[in-house]
Amino acid sequence: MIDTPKPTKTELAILNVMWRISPATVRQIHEELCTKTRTSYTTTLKMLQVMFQKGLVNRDSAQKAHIYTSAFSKQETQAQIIDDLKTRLFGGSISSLVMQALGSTHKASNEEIDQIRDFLKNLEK
Amino acid sequence: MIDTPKPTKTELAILNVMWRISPATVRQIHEELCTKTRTSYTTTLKMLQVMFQKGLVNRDSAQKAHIYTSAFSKQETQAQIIDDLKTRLFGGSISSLVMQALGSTHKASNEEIDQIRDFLKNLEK
DNA sequence: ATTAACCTACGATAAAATTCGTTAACAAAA
DNA sequence: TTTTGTTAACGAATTTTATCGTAGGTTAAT
Repeated sequence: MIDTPKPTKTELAILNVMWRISPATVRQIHEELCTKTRTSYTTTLKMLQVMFQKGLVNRDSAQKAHIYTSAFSKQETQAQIIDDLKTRLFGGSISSLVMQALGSTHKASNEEIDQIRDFLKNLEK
Repeated sequence: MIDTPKPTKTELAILNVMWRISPATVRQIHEELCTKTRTSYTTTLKMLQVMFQKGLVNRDSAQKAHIYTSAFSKQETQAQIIDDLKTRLFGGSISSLVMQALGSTHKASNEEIDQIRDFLKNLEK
């Protein structure tokens, strides 16, 4: 929890794939990634190697084709990035962030609003 | 609204100063910035020049010491970045983002929760 | 055994972001 | 007038991020 490195834009794209299909090989991750962004296999490979260096992903190199897993869950990463955003852009106020997120620009549906209201109910207990 | 360039980490630090004290000269911005991060005057100047190029700030060069103002309000920028985060990390779901923000990690106070509940009330109308 | 398919590793390159020294212009003070 | 201080501009160097070609190795097919 202390020191979760913040993924870059491209790293995040890869993590989004991994949260769906990992553990996975580079090939598998790359196939999924290609459906969204055109990129070469070696780029994906290199990214994963760098991410491994950073501790963003784990890998099992027992087999020829290494198996990668994300080191942090989607939730952990979401929490970490929200927290960073909170301090850097919202003066440390989470309610300010939430209200901006609920503002007119983003158009939360009534359904979503109800969902949040329920969530608040549980939170106060 | 279409094409608001996303500020980088350092640019955001500068914008945070400007939202407080702009319109301001480079000197003034730099003084404020220095209280937080140690950096040289020419770095601040260069950053502002680059940001001007990108359209992130406006400037009035009528006087010797140019006067800079941020091109986008804090709210606009907050909205833009939240929106980006929503699509890139929360599958486009704003409620998912909000609930993560309200989660245990961030510890919204009861006061903040009430504030948000009021906000929701007004939103549904 | 030769070829083809697939893998990692490595390093070169490019692009973007950041830092800062040097220069030249100008104005105010000595 | 000479010096001192303040400024913008420019470009160089650095760091971070991203892309990809090439090389070398292993396995499977021909």
